[in-house]
Amino acid sequence: MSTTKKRKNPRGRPRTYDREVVLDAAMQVFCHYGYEATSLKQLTEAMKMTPPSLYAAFGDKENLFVEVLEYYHSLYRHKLREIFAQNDTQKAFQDFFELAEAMHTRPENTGCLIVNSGINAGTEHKVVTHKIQQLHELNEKIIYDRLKLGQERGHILESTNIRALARYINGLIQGAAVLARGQQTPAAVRDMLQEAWATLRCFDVAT
Amino acid sequence: MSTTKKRKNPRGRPRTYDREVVLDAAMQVFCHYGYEATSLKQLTEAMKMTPPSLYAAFGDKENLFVEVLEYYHSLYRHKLREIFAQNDTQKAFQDFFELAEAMHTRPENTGCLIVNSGINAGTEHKVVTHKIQQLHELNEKIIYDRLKLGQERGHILESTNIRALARYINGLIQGAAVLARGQQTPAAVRDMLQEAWATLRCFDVAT
DNA sequence: CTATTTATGTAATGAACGCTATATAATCAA
DNA sequence: TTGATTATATAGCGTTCATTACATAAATAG
Repeated sequence: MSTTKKRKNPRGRPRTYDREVVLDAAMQVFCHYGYEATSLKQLTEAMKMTPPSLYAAFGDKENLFVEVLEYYHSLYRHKLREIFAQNDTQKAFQDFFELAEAMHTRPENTGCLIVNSGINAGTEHKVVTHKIQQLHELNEKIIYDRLKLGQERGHILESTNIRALARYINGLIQGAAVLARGQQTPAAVRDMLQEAWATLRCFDVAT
Repeated sequence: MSTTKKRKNPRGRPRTYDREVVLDAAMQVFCHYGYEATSLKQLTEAMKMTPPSLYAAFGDKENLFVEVLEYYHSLYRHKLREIFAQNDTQKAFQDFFELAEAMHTRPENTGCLIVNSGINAGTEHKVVTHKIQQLHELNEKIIYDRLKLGQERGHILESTNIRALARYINGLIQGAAVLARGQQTPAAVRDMLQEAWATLRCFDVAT
């Protein structure tokens, strides 16, 4: 057990930044410009750190990006956990679709980091590729687990193939992100997601 | 009318490359690495052109990418035109879904250029942003037009909101591209698209 | 206080980037 | 053959890239 304990009073000069704050700043830059197109200059300015501090804290650009991906997804999972915690399965997924809609139509939201900045970061960066693959699978799993629970509770038709359904829902959300990124109108994204929601027939169990 | 006529015997030294061949080569590189991550060195090597020839022919990297986007989408439209030409509307869309599946599961196919390489090219390149926006809208329109035709022929329920349906189908395909790019298994992509196809209820008119 | 440890700030590194100046080669018009 | 025109080839332009040496500052431990 290599428990990485945090000392209350570490030896040297204390850092002047908060790790979460600078990760958040980096996330926004990466999300806007993409992995490749984001320069260290942009990052150091947004994070208000000098290059040596950045490299001491995160290793290099690639590793920083991986940590940003993890941070982003942990924020996303936190919201999802609340939504999926409610008993009503149909309401849970309705809220989930609404979250997706909000993420990709409201101007103050920057869309999905993984789609926006990750889609091409991978090809030559194995660590990034692997992380993105992981997050996609995790996303599918979270959806699957909630569907499974709903099915066990009798909220979802027994006949439903929930594995395929989870993959479908997961893919849908990625598609909405692409449309939003491709400058499609909020109405187009809304239409797409609402149409998807309307065609979902798995909840026709007892209504 | 400035009709750009092609002279049979142009004045100067003849070019040694075929425009379509080099566009195809550039397309593959852009599709694999993305716009930002593709270097001029990679392009000149793949296209077998020296930098001055490339710049004389295409202007600059940004404009080359726009022409590659147009070339890619014209190839895609050509396949789509054949598929959508058949009378049976349901069969047309089934083939369309199968085309999408093939594009994102077969290893010899490189996926969707617009999603793969375009998603982040835009933010700082207005011309590229605009072109990608255009192609997304065109894609939606092509799907819409075929749905409209099907509805007029009585193949699709009168009650169907075909505008929303077109946006939904268009978004779906983009989502499949993201999954494929995110190293998801072909089975996951297949599941997603087949589930989407299975839940489509608009064809329940006379079967 | 001194030594040790850790973080910061300045400035610069070699490499790669997109792009082009210049010279040469190959065609047509006269 | 000469001149005009267009494409190719070499070589290198200035800039920016991610990254790091080096010196300094700020904390704790003894």
